[in-house]
Amino acid sequence: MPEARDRATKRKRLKEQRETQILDAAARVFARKGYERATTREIASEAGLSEGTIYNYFDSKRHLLIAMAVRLALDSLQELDSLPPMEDEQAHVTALITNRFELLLSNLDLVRALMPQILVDDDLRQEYMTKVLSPAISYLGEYLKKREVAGAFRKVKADFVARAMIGAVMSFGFLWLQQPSDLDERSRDELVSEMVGLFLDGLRVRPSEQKDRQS
Amino acid sequence: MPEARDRATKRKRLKEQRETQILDAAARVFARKGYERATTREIASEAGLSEGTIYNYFDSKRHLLIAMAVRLALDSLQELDSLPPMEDEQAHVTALITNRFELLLSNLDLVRALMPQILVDDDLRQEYMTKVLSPAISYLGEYLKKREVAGAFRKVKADFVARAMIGAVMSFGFLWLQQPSDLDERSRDELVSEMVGLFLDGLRVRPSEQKDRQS
Amino acid sequence: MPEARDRATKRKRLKEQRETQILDAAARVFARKGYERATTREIASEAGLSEGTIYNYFDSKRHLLIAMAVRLALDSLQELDSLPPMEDEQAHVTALITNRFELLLSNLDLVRALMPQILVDDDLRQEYMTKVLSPAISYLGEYLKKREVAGAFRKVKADFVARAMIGAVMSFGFLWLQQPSDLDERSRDELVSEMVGLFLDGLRVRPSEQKDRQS
Amino acid sequence: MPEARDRATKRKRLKEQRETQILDAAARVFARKGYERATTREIASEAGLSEGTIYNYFDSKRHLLIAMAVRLALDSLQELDSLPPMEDEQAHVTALITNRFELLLSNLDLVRALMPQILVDDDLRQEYMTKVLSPAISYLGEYLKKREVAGAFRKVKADFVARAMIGAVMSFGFLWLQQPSDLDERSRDELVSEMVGLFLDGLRVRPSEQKDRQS
DNA sequence: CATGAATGAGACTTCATTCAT
DNA sequence: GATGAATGAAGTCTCATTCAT
Repeated sequence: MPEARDRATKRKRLKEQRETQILDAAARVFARKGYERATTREIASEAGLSEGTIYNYFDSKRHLLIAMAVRLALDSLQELDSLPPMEDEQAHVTALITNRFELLLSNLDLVRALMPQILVDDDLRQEYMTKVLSPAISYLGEYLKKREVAGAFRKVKADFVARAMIGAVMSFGFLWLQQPSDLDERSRDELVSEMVGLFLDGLRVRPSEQKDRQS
Repeated sequence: MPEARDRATKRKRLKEQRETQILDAAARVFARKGYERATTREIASEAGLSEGTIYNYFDSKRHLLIAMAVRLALDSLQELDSLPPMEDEQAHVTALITNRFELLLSNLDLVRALMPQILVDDDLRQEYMTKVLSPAISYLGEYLKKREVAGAFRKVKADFVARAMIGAVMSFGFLWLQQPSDLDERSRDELVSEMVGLFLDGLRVRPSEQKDRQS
Repeated sequence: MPEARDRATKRKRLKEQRETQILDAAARVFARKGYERATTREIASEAGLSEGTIYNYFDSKRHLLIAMAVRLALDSLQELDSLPPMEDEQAHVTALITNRFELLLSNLDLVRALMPQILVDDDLRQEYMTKVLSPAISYLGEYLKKREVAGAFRKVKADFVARAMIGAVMSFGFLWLQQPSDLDERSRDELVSEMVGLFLDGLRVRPSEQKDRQS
Repeated sequence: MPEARDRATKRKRLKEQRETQILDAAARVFARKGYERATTREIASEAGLSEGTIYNYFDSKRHLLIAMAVRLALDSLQELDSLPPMEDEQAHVTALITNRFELLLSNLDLVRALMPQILVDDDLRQEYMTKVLSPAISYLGEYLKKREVAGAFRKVKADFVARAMIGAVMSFGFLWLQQPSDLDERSRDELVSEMVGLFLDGLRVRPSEQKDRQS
């Protein structure tokens, strides 16, 4: 019965398409209005569907948000494996930060929709912490420890420092949330390299460099 | 008529007391439920007053939030002048970070009440940006530039780096928001010194230190 | 064209079968949830069909209920003719009551589905009154009058008494509606004979019997 | 502080008055439309209040119904003690039936509102059974047993017969539900006496009477 | 000044019904 | 004939705000 299978496949595809359509619309409206002040009516109209249809695909307004958290979690875990070798700290950290910035920028609507509610909704925060934030912190913490053992990095409290680094990166997201990315390619690179410099070498002028200057 | 003045003073004091009473209650309820899901009824009951009374002191529920932003702004500007001399970078940055942490921890309810709504409410965010965040970034940026000129710090994009540092510090606030301060005095000091180390010296082992190690 | 007729017959049978299938499912769901809280979706799933299909056989959800009333009406009129001779009042009334109890018990789902809505839906009640209740009352009223004329029964307001008797019988249905028939064969017989005794002889001890007792 | 007490009393009275006002309106609307098809909007308008106000006094639409059940339960228990002596069976049973008829007629809206939903709502039915129906059946059953022991009534299954009698009486309520009480005082008396006759003496002509007739 | 009863707009969600496939 | 996705009207309930007492 290839026909039957065809129909089933088609139906499934249609379903996924609708879900995406609704989720995209919801992300935009949530991003504009915030979760609470967004109305299902506006989401429906943004999606070009009727309100009832939304409820054929999602159980409740809140489930729209949860689905977004899942989406973001999936996106956040990709590509962490195809990074430059960790022996080259400069390249590795640069890639890491770039990758996080890209995650942020390419999911800006999603993040803007999610973030405020994460601060308020316990379950949602749980989801975000375990699926998005904790993995990132873990990865970075492990990396710090390995490079320390290899003698490349100083001895630090890896979890504190990892959190601080991620917080620093994400705080730019906080800024972008409000001024939609007036950041061109070039200045983003500058930003990344500045951050890498900060994290790897700190602010203080090194004694050797000091000598160079003084001479 | 000293009597009249007394009465006026008394009245004013009473008014301020009521406002504080209401604002404290509101901060707690907003912190628990989030702005949208908090009800004026619950705030009134938390304050031990009736709903009507709230409206004798504040124009609307939203004005409660705005008043909180003002409160936080006032707090945030205090004591930035009584810092250790900037020539001692270690001490100065340590004091800076400690000061921000303390601001965060002593206003946790306020921050928790405010933060989600700042991401969503444009006016409120404006207020927060100009009164709280920008001053901090400006101060830090200026400091970085001065120390660079003095030859103590490397040449960096001061505004980028300032933002990153503040983001790093505040990201711990984000954590504390959900696990009310299980952070004892001692580990907070550790945290601060770890951050200072990160910002001043970076992660990379310095050549001189490397030699020490190798020997 | 016998073929054509065959096909037509077959089609008709299929149609009736589908209608029964749907009506049975609807009766069960209505019995469980009540008419208003039953959904066409649940009825469809209970019938193993899709929602759309229901509307190929019935005009609306409400028509399902009407069809049930018709079914009940048809059932209720059967067998009233094959009763024992009315000269034997004991046997006749026993048969009458037994017959009503059986109607009730064998249509319990139907009755449970119908009854609440009959109290609320005017058209439906009309249907029920004219097709089910009134015939029963009429029959019983006629019977009472005939036996009165024959000198077997006292002179009573036949319509009042008929209603009361039917109400008494049906009130047990009301009980069974909620405790699905924990009534075994034996106690049902007892119940019937108790009712017959009540209606024929009343509660009061007869003077003759009194004498028997006293002696 | 008599003033304060006054105000509290006044407020309480106002509250009770509002509750009655709302409950009366709800009873009428439920009686007209049935519970499910009645809307809170219509109830509010019938009560001359806004929808919101209803929810200041009752938690939900369903709680309106529950409050009605409570009202009916309270009414139903009154006056059962001030009946004629049970030695005079004729008078006692007459008073009993009259009392039930009056309960029915004076709460017709309430009953009409409640009855359909009782068949459908499990909790509500529980309430009705324990608070209204069971006490009545118990009382009547006890009475039958006592009179049997006293030699006035035949030996019957008291619970069966009690239920049947109550069912018979209530079935008239069922009729009245739809044709609002076209029953004048006089025919109600007739009805009662007919019922009393049926229950006490049954239908069958008594041998002694038969003789009278024949003679 | 404080109170809290009343308001009414508006939100989320359900579900009978239709119709293209 | 069967399907089930889409519809959209309608309903219950919440809550910030007002105002008479």
